[in-house]
Amino acid sequence: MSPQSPEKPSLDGLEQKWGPQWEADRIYAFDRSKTRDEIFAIDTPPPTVSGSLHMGSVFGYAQTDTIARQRRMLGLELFYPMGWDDNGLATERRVQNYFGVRCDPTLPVDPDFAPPEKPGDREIPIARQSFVELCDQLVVEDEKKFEELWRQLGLSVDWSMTYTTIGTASRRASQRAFLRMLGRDEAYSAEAPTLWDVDDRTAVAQAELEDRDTPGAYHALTFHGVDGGADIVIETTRPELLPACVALVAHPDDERFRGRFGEQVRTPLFGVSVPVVAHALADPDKGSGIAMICTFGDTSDVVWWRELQLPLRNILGRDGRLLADDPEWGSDVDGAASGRYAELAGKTVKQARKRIVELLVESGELAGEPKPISHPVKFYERGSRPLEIVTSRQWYFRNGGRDPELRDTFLARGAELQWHPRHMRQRYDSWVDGLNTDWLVSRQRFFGVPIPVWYPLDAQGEPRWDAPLLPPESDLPIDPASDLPANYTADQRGRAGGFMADPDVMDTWATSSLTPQIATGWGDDDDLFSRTFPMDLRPQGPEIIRTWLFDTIVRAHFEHGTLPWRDTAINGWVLDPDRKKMSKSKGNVVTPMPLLEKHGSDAIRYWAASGRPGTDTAVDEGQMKVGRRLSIKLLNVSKFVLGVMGDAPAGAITAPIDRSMLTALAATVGECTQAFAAYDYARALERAERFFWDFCDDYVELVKHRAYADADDLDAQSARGALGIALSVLQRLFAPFLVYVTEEVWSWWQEGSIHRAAWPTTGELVTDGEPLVFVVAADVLGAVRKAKSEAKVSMRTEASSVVVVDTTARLGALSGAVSDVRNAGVITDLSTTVGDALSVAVTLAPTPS
RNA sequence: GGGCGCUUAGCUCAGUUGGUCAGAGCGCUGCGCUUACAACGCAGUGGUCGGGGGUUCGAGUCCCUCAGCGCCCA
Repeated sequence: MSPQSPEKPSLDGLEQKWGPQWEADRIYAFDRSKTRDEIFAIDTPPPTVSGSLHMGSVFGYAQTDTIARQRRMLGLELFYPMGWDDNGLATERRVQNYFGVRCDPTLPVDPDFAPPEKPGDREIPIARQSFVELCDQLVVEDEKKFEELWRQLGLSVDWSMTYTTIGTASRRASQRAFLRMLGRDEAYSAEAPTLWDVDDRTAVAQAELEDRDTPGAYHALTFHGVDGGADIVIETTRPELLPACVALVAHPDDERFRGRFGEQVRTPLFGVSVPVVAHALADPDKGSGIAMICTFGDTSDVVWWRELQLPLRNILGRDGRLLADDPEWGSDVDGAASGRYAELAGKTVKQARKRIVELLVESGELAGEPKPISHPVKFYERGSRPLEIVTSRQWYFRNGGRDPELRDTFLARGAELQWHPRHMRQRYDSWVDGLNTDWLVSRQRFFGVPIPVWYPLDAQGEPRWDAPLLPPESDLPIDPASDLPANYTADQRGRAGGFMADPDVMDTWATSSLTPQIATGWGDDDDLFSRTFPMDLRPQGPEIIRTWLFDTIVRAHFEHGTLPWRDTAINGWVLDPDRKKMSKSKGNVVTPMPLLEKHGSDAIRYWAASGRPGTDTAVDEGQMKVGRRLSIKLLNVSKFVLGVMGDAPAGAITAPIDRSMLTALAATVGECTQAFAAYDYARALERAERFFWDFCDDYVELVKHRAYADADDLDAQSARGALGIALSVLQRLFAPFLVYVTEEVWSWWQEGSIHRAAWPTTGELVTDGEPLVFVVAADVLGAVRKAKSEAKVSMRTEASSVVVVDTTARLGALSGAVSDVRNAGVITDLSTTVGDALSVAVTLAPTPS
């Protein structure tokens, strides 16, 4: 085909021109007739659908896409679907804020309900079904916007394979995996103390915790000795939990309390008798060295309670308020306890603390003033109030948190996975090492995958937790709240002798940890599954190694006995332009669309691909401008080369400098290929770019004159041949990065999409050229330019005489390019002298003034 | 408290296995409209490679130590 380049090439409009074209030509469509070894399968992280994507997502996804595109050009068939993580609390919160509503599952459905135009001051309580409908409605809109952004960014995913984590296939897979784990005893339910978010009213898992330094105060409380024992003063930051106190605890080696272990003391205000016990977890340096154990103030309390087999004295409800009814006080109360407690019942933790401190002051049992401190307190990572601990029935998946052998198994799985960069594995190991509970997967929420079980109710109407009723896999997905267990009728729901549904949904991670299975059609499409699972690559951010990556390994290990993928590529953080970590709370989040519009998609991709694997990178418009400039340069040099080539014949590549340049390019191709194989897209880009500028600045300038010569001139044919090959290779080297501009320049002279063209190989180049020819010619040309620049004259100024001093070898190389150098430097007389190192003496012709 | 990563030109960063490795881009300065490119090109300026010690013929590159920054875990 005869080259056709536009008169004035431009980057404007390339996204609108090529995006639809790719879609129409199905350039990125997955061909499912391929076999496993011909396929490269990427487990793309489904972004959380909660309003907007930020530059961090753009960064990581663009990097992954460069790898995907390079693999595709290598001839692999890409299995590269996109998913949306729309199930879960993030969506519920967005719906609450967006519509100004709140889910109240006790309400009946109002068929006339319509959400307000604008959220009002007070959230409107609505039925569960209406709430879920709003969730379904909003995520569809959000997902549309997300897809638009990804398309504009030029991600080469096959959009026909998109899945969502709340979708039917996901619910089916999630419930099927749950039932199978239950059958293998990898899932279980238990009544246990659980970290609890009082605002969202749901249990939370270890992976969702974060410690925050929080102001508090030590309150010194006086406990009274009995049978003549001395008083003991303890210090606590949570005096409101005094009614839940079940013991005092000190370190077994602590001399101060050694004699008191086993003794009983009476609590202040309530007069409840509790023992003094010893446990190594008690810190002698904290407070007064002795602490009260309450059920439950923190996770230490849970450990003490369990290991020392203490009684349960619950006072905290799921709403974060003190329970209406008295706890079990034990046997020997003086009668005051109940009366005191009545005053506190129903108060929030904060209110109760205030009141109990007042009471302690009145009774004289508060020793001294409270001492303000700052200490780490556990929060739900999305929460605003400290977590409490309540006792409740929850579902767990085993993950090694309570089983050292299983933990070792998962450490071994982590070692089996190929990490890029390698050191990211440390984060996995330290997380698995630090696990101390199984994975809590049930959530007392609404928009999620329901736990697919029912429980029979006994004659008293009490559920039989140990004998859940299970649906057959062929019925999945089910909603136990509306579907029926086998052999029961609808009117038996909630009745003694009947059944009840498990009220909970699964945590989002319990479903999104199955994305390799969901995307590959596990259980639904055996043929697809056999061609794509286990997958090749999991790209993702560093912050979700402990959750998503680990959880996914757990699920694949249990269900398939394999890793879910062979490699993982962990991207870095995106920092704001001032190199601060971006976060919504700081308000320094940069939104991508304006930058995409301003600099163009290729420029944004260039910026992202400049960030090395696993390395934190700042949003840098300067870098985006560099990418844009590179794109423009590619347009211009393509136009030039194609213009020179025209319809003139390109012949055998014989000129030494032409062979030299192509040999250097072959080395670059080798480096780029190797870098990509190691998932180092950034190095590949850097190497290609470095060669490209040398090519433009030096090679093209050097051979320009020769290439314009007559059609039948053999030297001209050599130059045109080399230019054509180099251009083709360079366009393809940049194709994974600058997806729009490379497609544009490719279309000027080639058939088909560059994104389905073959990745360049050294085999199509020249590898036996003399590398020095191009190098020395460029050095001499540079020296001449420098002389002209220093003389402040135009580059067209004639150099009447140039004397090059250099080594024999380098001068020998130069002899193969003398006429090109003379033409490019406008040199009349070029002579050489052998010497130790390069020096160039330039005599300029007088400039006419 | 433990672990990991980082500290190279004013700024952002490259520097595989120790031997032209002291680099690139941006910025800044100068020159230039040359048959691809003036929202551009060419050229120049610029650093005792965080401090100290050690191994070596030779160390941004390996070891030790100190300091600062970031992240993860407790």
